[in-house]
Amino acid sequence: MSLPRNTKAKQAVLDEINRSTYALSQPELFERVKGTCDRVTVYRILDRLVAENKIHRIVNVDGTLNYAACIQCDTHNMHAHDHLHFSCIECKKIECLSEQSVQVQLPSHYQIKELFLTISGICPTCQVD
Amino acid sequence: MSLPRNTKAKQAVLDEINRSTYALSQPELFERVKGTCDRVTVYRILDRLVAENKIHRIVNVDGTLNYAACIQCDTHNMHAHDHLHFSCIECKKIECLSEQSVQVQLPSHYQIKELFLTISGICPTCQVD
DNA sequence: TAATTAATGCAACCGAGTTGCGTTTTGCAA
DNA sequence: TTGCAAAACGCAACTCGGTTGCATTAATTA
Repeated sequence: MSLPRNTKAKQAVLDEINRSTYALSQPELFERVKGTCDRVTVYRILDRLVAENKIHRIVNVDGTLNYAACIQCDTHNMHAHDHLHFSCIECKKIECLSEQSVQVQLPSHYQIKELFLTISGICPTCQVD
Repeated sequence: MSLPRNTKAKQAVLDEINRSTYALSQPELFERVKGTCDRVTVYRILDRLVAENKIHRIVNVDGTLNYAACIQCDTHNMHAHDHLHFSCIECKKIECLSEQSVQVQLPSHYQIKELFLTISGICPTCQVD
């Protein structure tokens, strides 16, 4: 069992994710921590942070991976991933709608591991009226 | 306005999608229609079929794009995409759970365009007992 | 059957993510 | 405080899904 270490690069990435109000992709994150480390390192840091349950990974509707802070995870002592995500087709930002939990019931013999619930549309900020 | 044409390659791709019980990726489809056309053509055919509402595109939980037949779309005269998808972590297959529709209500000022609802886990076929 | 243009093949390209390996750095323990 | 094992890193090269440009082929329809 390998115990995780803290590095400035890892902290920088985590800070950016926690600071952001929406989920960030690896390219966006690399841009924001540029100079701190190599792009490959960002990938490896993200994998580790996900494994350590410090952040969670969201698949956007276009297939790109994004990373967001775990808001409820600390309090619940586990990952709470039964909430909706909203993906704006204008600004491309994806955010967690933590309040909205969804009830699903599957036919028998389906064993649920994780939920991926994303709604695409236009977010309040991008609404033109 | 360009009117679509029917080609053997297009028909071959559509046949494979309709024949399958689960959603297929471009690489899988290209493998199945191998010899019929180039791999780039498969991409273009898939784009066209989606645009013509003959198939629909599903983002898998790993970010890969998959294509499935539109089961309810003909009868409803439009795309019915408010149903769940199930993605098996064992066999990697993704299927539509057409019966299960989901009710979601967002905070105001969010304009919904499309729903992406996928559950990952183990499908009945892959259950070991 | 000829003309229009949608569809194709091919080659080159792009971008996200991965791998291998030698080097640096962290954290614990002597 | 220093030494050491291994976690973390940098760099280069690679993989793979998907895209683009352009010249050629083939489906429609008149």
